[in-house]
Amino acid sequence: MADVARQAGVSVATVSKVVNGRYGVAQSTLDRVQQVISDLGYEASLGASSLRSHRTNVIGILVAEFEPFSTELLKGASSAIGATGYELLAYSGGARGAEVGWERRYLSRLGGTLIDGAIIVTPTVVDAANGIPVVAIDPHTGPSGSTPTVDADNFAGAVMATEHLIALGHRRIGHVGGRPDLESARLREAGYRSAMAAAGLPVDESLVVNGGYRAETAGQPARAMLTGPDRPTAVFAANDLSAIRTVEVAREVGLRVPEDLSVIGFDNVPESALCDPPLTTISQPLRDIGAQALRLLVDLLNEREVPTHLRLPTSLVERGSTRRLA
Amino acid sequence: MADVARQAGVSVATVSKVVNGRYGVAQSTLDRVQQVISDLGYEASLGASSLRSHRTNVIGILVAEFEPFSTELLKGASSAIGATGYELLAYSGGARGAEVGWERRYLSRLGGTLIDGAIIVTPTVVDAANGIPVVAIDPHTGPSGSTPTVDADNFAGAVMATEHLIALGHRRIGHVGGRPDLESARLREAGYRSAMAAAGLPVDESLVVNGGYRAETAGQPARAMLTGPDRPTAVFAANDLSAIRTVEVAREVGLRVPEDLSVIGFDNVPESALCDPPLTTISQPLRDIGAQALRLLVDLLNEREVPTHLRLPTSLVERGSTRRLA
DNA sequence: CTGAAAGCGCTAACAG
DNA sequence: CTGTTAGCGCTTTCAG
Repeated sequence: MADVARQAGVSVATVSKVVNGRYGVAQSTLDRVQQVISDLGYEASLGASSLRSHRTNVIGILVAEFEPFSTELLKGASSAIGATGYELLAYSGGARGAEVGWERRYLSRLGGTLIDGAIIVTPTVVDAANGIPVVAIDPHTGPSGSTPTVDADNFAGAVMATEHLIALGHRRIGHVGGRPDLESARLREAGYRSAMAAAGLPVDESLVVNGGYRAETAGQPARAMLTGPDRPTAVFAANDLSAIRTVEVAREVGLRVPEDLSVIGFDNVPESALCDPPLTTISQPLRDIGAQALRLLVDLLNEREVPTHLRLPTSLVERGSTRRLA
Repeated sequence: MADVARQAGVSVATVSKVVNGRYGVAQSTLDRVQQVISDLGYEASLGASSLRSHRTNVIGILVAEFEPFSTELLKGASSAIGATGYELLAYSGGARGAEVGWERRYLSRLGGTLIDGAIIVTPTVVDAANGIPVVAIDPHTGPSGSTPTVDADNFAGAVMATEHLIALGHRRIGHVGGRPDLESARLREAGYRSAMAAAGLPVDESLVVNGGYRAETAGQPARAMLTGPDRPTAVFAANDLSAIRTVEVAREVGLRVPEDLSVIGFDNVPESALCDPPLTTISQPLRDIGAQALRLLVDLLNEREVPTHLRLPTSLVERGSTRRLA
């Protein structure tokens, strides 16, 4: 900025006014400074300007990791940013995202200055006590407190998944659950149990295992379930990643999918359509969720009233991993 | 930080030393300060610290927009960040990403302070004259100058796509091109022409149109081609988005895909498998590209020697949108 | 209308 | 070992 000021023969203060479109600059000065700015390709440093002004027009999206789930949300938010005038800054702390409370750390790291507001994706805790407006997507504790929340209807989706398997004639239906400390996983298991009960089917507790939502953690429990004395004919996995892993395990133990075992997932991440066979799953409108969260946050930043909780519907996507019980 | 200092009974300078692990702090002081830090949940502001120290351990990924292409790269970079100790900051300027030279602006906005190095995705220009180390992915001008570049073999991929159609018996093969100002689009068209020539097939220039790489811009030219006097039996589209749009247009004008028209895309973004029919396409190893770019940048930051250009292979993915000419 | 000066939160000499 | 001081690049009073 000093360079610009020198070359335009003005002070940095004046350059700052031009850059920020403040009133009180003569037209001739304005033109001259703007010319120099474009000649030099000058752009204000986000770090420095935010430090002083506490307004950046940047919205942060804080994620533990860039994986299929969070990047779908990102696409949705990006498409909704349109003419809002905000820019998007997605942040992931690499290996540190594994630690509990990462969202609070990222928030204080970026929040004081760099970003005006934040969307936090599947945070473990949501204590709104951070200076800036925050919207949570699918928080682990469920919607609570004063932080607006966007999520999908996990319970209804799980009911839908289980009913689909039941409608195909399955009776022995297993469940590869998610992380039990997460609200979404609890709701999905509850939906499974509710649908089973509604159909008058008993739940064999040896067929309900903890898959931890990840491919690495789902393999062992899935194997145990599928090699047990009385294996299920169908499995509802709590998310697509563990469903895909379950299909792999089934194959490893000599079961064909869907001939010998039907598998249904949850989320409908793009990867679920790419595997073999393509996965039947429950679709969460991830892009919509991202877009809605962004709109909510923008409203919040404009000090408009916003709903405290948005719950979007899920739907069944039938592909090749489920079939009627022979 | 002032709060921490006060509560621990030390100066902010000492707190800074503790936070940054500098030598010269008594163990007792260190313990006390660290206790207060974790009590208060303090985390240094990225903006402020970077302003002063010019070292942040943050790598920036600069994209025009978060869409399927760039988010795949993001997943790759995220998976490669592992134990490097760096964090990832992906930046997109919303609507401003459409302007030419966006990458230079983002770079000066973030580069001076916030990020130690940057990966720029499909930049329009690559003038390495920005303070920080930069790696380019698929730059519009092709690899050039001193900026290390990672891309896929666009020419070979286009040859492969065209040969696939030829092998299926097609003779009248159209090409929905990308943006002619982009190197990748030029190479893909060149590959198409080369494969046609090698097979002794003439190129009907009315069958080579400019689709601009986007769904919105590809529709009209695709329609013109398909409703012309002597329509092609197969189309090679320069990327998946325009291929998908071409399939839609075909359907609108009464052509069935693949029965009446074969369509092949390029990129293999996840969306290409999700459409109906699933798209046959040329796969770019997008995640690999992202991961390699990150490794290159880390090497650069560690002042190691790096190759100036990494070209990754493409491959054919056969799905449902192409078939043998009846 | 313009510029001098103060200060955002932090780090880096340096002095004690 | 610890605190004082200066200043990163910018914005913001406020006086000229």
